[in-house]
Amino acid sequence: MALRIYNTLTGSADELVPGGIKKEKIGDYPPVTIYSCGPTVYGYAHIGNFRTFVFNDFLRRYLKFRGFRVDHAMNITDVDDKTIAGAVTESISLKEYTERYTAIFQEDLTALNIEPVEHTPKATESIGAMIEIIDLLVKKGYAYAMEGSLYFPVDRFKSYGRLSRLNSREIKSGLRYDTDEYAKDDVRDFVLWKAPKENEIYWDTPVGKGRPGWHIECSAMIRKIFKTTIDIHTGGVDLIFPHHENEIAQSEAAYGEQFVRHWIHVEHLLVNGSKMSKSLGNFYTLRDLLAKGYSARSIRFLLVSAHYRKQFNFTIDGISQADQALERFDNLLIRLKEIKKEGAPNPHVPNLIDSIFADFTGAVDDDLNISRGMGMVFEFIHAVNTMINDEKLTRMDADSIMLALKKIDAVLGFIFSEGSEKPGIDAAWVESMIAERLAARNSKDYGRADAIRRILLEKGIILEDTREDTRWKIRN
RNA sequence: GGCGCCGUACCCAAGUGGCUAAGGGAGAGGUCUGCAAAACCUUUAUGCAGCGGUUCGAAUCCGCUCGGCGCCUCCA
Repeated sequence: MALRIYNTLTGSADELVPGGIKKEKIGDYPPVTIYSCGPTVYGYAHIGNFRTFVFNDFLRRYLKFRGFRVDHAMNITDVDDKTIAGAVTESISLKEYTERYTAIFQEDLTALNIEPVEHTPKATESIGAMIEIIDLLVKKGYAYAMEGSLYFPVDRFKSYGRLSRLNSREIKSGLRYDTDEYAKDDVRDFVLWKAPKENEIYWDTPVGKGRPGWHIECSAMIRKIFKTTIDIHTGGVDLIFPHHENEIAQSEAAYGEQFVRHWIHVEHLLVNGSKMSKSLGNFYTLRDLLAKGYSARSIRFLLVSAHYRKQFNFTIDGISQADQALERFDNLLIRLKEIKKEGAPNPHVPNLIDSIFADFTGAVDDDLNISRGMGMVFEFIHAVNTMINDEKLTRMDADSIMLALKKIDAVLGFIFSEGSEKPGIDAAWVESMIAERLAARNSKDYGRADAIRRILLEKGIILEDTREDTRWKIRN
């Protein structure tokens, strides 16, 4: 079975064929080249932004799970109107400003268990690559100057609008564009290189003094890193037009070859039924939520679990539900670790493991249907729990199930939580309390036993008695 | 105004032509247990926004209606 993913360019779920030439085995393919539109580092990214970044991470992890190699780039936009304005507001240099928010962004990615990608180019460090493409566009007649800026003439690029399916840009009713107000020949034309403004950062280059237009950055970086047609380009749906449309126009006009084979767009995160965005002010940052006591792990679970092509309404209640669901994993892992039974492995376990891999892969191969895939994982958990109840698992079985879960978690990234030992809790003290409680129970002093349970609960520690002994865990 | 998406149980969410409509959360009953928890078992949509139509057969295809959202402008 092949991995199929919806391609915005073709409007259908296309098989992923890295390099564009079909091979017999996945291992024969060249690395999948992926470019993801990264953040503009002004202020804190919100979790709507992180939905896309978590998706990118899930995608690359799944590709690796399926045996592909990946070569993935994500840019950092560190010069544009917003970053310039932000630096002015905070009265610091642009570099200082963008470095601050880039560092914060990286911390958030780490908190969400997002893997580092192979390349993270910054706009300000890629000016040379931008000049190269702009120069080519000028030479080929795909650029015109006006008031010191360079623009791309959209009408010269015949397939413009193919990605967004906006053949001739429709004008919103009741809103008329006065073309005289635009310093361009056509309202659709976009800027490649912006003329310097008073007191603003600029670069003195062969194509003139100024700074990059928004779209040129991605085209230039893709060329610089990957040299030729890339396999996958990802981003939020709001980038389809005009950003990605313009990237295609520039790159294909300049280099005369296909820019990207497979366009993947992630739908919006909604809050109270409307798009979460900075301009609307209806957003949560990761830090807001962590400060309220929700875990990054639960947020990752929530963001991963929603299918990427569906708008997803973000709610606090949703995080709580995710929290509860994660406890099923935690409890299963605790139970698996406790299995001590020696002896030959249960012959049914390998079949069970084979089928979870087959079911999971079958589901996710279908346009990354992770919701169904996770349903399969929960069914697996259920089956394993039942076998534990019936004492049908040996130590070896438990280890092989644990290994299978680790492989699946290489994709999901939330089953095994790191740092389960929370700081501020003295394990030895907990153990001594448990011992005291055991003594109280043995002498049938249940009042004392229950008091100890309450004392620990106040510290967020939950006691659970099993047949052999008492285990403890930290309340989420 | 143009283009597109969505409406499945108390909540979240798969399923897009054919056995009894996945899965998670929450609730109820049960097993186990000094208590509690965990886990397991049972249970909660003759029903898939509404109305028509196509079909032997539709949540799934077509039409209309209602409701919600997105893009067309910086935006993940």
